[in-house]
Amino acid sequence: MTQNLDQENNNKTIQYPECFGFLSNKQLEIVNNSRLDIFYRAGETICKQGTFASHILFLRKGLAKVYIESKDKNLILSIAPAGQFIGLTALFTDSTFHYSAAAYEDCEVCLLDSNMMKSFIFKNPKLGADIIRKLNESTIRSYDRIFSLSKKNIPGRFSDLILYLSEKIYQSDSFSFPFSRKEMAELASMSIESLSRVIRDFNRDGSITLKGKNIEIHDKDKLKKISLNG
Amino acid sequence: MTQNLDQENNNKTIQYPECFGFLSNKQLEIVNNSRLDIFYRAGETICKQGTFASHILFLRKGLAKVYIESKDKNLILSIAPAGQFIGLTALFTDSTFHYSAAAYEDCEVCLLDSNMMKSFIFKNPKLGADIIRKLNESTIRSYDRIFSLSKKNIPGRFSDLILYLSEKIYQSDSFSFPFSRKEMAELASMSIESLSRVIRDFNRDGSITLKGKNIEIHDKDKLKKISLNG
DNA sequence: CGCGAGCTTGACGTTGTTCAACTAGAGTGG
DNA sequence: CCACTCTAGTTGAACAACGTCAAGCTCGCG
Repeated sequence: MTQNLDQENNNKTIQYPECFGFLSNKQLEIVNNSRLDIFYRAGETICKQGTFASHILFLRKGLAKVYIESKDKNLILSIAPAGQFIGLTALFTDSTFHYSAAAYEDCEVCLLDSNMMKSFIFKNPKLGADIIRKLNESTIRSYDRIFSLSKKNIPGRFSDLILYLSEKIYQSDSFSFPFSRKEMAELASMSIESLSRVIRDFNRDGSITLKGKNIEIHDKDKLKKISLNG
Repeated sequence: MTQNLDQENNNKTIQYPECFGFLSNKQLEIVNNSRLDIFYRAGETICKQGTFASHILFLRKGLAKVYIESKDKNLILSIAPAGQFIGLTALFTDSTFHYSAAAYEDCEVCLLDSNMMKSFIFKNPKLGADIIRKLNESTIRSYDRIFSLSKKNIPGRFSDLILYLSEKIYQSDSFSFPFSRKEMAELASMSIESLSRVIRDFNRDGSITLKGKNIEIHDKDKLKKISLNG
């Protein structure tokens, strides 16, 4: 049961966003008194695109997907591990969620009142600066994604996905993931069948061993090379 | 000379970012004393991906492209009209430019010291909030782009580009643009030949008239419909 | 043992790129 | 003013990449 082991590795609970270290004791008290902790089972919807974002979400535990819904097609924007905010794009814009989020695994989510967050940013520029940093980092990742999508073909996109999971989400060369082939395919923007074929090819040439929902990366340099030249 | 007329429309010079309205008189004085105004001719590079971002750029006049360079392939991230910041992603991250920018038309750029900007954000939370707003809006546009790239085929991507230019850049249904077919193709992430064909088709069915570097949109609803269903 | 969902595989069709030929227009020199 | 050239743009045909369809497989579960 590697899967359970790995999931336990990710099962640590994160009390607060690290940037709340910039808050005063009094502000932390406000957070403690007003915050709502909600538990979501795997598969449940955490927030819904287009609805009013009365709260910003902080993922204390679990793994979620952030995705855009449109008519028939869904686009998975990113995978949110514990410790990440969800819904920051609602801040100082139109106060709605610009994406939906759903739990991959059981999740513990801390709801932080949007107006409270705004007022903290006004009173506490360090917090604002840190949020700017977060937004910028996510923007930079978006740019990578745009590049990947528009310039790389299937092996390159698949490599990008594997490297992203390995480096950003699981911090390991060997991990188990909770998503189906369908969701993996969406993550790499390809059909389920193409995903299946690229997995087969990569298995064959020995750069990875991916069976079921477990993966071991054997030749990361090769993946990086494939990622580079498309 | 429609081209000249349209370019004159866009030729207004913007003194300061509107968010500098949040600065105190003293801070504005600091800006005035330290700022550098640089003039770039069409085609010149304004900032170079990977270099140290000692300054954040504010485009006071002209039109620029923001793009990512990689080995052989370039990706145009966005078109920056007068009034836009360039290089905000360097703030509170690794202080380097994450993209290059080049002038499409002659440009007037105001160089704002990064450390000054940071200190203003610390002292002036409203400025920080406004920058968060800007970053969020650009993030939302990135998401649209990712969706467009991963879910839409050529007519849809072309429609998206035309609508983007019409609504976000030129605010008109009839405008002239300074970029070549090659750059248009990059903007819509397709080959030059595919672009040529989709232009021919759209011209034929009457939804637009695009000749040379001038375009008139006749049936915006049709473009929106094509954009929607890919 | 049989069922069904998720996954895999091959055959085929569609979409879009590449290659190559061609055209139009702008600049150049005689 | 006319050939010449050069570049940007267009067009058609071949080809590659990828998605779709349909069939078969696997494995957990009743």
